[in-house]
Amino acid sequence: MSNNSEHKAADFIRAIVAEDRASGKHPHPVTRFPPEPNGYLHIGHAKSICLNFGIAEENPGGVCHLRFDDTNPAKEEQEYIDAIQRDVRWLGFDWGDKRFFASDYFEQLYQFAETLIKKGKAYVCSLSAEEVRDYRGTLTRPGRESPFRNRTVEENLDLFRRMRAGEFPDGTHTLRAKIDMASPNLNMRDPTLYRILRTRHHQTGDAWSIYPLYDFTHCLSDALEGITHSLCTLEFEDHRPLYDWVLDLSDPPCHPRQIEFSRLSLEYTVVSKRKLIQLVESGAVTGWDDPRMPTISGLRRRGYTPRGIRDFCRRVGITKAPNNVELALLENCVREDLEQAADRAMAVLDPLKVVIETWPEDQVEELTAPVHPALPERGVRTLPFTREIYIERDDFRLEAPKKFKRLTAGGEVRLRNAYVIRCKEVIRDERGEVVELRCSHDAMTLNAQPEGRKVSGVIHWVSATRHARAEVRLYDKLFTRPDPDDDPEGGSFMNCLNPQSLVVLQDRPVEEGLAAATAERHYQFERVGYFIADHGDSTPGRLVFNRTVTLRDSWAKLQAREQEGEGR
RNA sequence: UGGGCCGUCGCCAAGCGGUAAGGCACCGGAUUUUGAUUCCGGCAUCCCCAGGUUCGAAUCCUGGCGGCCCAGCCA
Repeated sequence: MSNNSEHKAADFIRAIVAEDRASGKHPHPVTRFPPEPNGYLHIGHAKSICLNFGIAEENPGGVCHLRFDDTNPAKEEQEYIDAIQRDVRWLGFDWGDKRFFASDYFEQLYQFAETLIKKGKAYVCSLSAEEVRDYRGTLTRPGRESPFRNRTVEENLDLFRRMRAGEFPDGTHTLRAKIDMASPNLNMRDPTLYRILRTRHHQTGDAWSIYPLYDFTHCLSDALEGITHSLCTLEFEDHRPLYDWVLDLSDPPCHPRQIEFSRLSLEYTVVSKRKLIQLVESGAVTGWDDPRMPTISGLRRRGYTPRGIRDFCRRVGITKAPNNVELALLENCVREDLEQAADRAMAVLDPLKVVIETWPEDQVEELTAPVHPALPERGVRTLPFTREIYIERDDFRLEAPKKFKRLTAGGEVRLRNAYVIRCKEVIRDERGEVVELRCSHDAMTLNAQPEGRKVSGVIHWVSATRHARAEVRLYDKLFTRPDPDDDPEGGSFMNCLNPQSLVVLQDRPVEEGLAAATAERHYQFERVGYFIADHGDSTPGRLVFNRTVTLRDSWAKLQAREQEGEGR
């Protein structure tokens, strides 16, 4: 927190919280993050987590509860509860002992419901689901009142108690609020409060055969927990009148204020649990934590960092305007964090063999290179330099295009952290493919500029005889369109899956020291990108690196531009 | 078409009647044993449009236009 008390709140919600603190209305804000355990958390949840936990952290005495909104046992699972907790912690937030379940309140909720019935504000409706839909009316036409709307309090109480006792099959009755079937807000047309669902609940077991719905549960749970600011996304704006209606009639301990903000939408990804489930279940990805998934655990496995994600959430802001964010912003946030955080290493993804004829056959020189060139305190690593090495195929050209400053036939280039070499001979196979380069080295160029000439190109390399091998997984966007839902043929987002979203490279030579890479360690493969040792599959004996994001590449950009120019 | 919400640079976003912050992207240019990083510079006479109020409007009023959300016994 800034020490400047004059500083402005970062967004309109923080401004409200600050006002409420200043006025003494709420000296200590209490927020909550209320996921339903029916899927994994995604980047959109991260925005909400950062908001809710952020407000608690920024305000003295503030707290943020983790509350599982577990009112639909049919879709919820313990696995999701575990994953959600893991992800929130990993992001760097702590709910202390403030972990709750809406199901903790089932008994109290039930009592509130009976109170509503006694006040004549709720009734048991015996219409079928289809009939309810029919009676609800449409956007432009008012609904009709249920024929069961005027049951007596006694009858309602009796029926509701018998619903609880499990006397009726699923779907035969519901408890509905008695509000206004003609309301222009469909949520106010006698919304359902309870349904019969004789399903085992992951927390309460077989204790209940009726379960409350969101609109009844959420506001009361907030109130029971003493939440001061109940923050949610814009689609719940229409539910606010109902949120307030329930609380006004229930005489709860307090009346939290619901405030809505726009949900995040990110280019080239989908952020909806329904769609993420579809990706998982269809096998389009390997699971919820597939590195291509926008889930927290997917991002984690991809190599994104908690800091990077939190920074992203901060930069994206909190407003009510559509929050359509470019992927470049997220990528910038990881790069910015990893630039500092990641150790440097060299790896050759598409090897071309180079024989340094001026280097003795069996000589090995242990060169040293910084772990991080800008941070000498991070120490050094050693690189065995040998007669045969690999360089990146793309770093050599028979004929140099304009502004090319890597290796060419007859040309010179600097090997990163080593010597300047000159290409003396190009060996090609019968198809004309370059298979090997014969070079000489300049022994005077270790940590020194060459005499009388300038060599500006620098390329990375790995010893051909002293290296480790690794599987390298190159990840890219999961979808080919910025908005996967915007299919020109009106089809599903599943139609624009990117076939190149994962390219697996087997058995690539990487710097020897990488053999010690432990799971989840971040590296920058110099000149290539940021990578992480996969926490599921990488072991010291079998290295697997996931590409988090490439380095910025102005050379590729230049080339693309020139190609486009030629195409015209 | 009923209701709710939104509309400031390519994207996000400050701004709250006194004459358009910032970030990302983009475009230069410097430094560089990562074409990375870093640095320096450029990038909205204009705020969806049209009227009006005012000495003065992105900010107030009126009327349009455009976008998003809502008809689960999901959350």
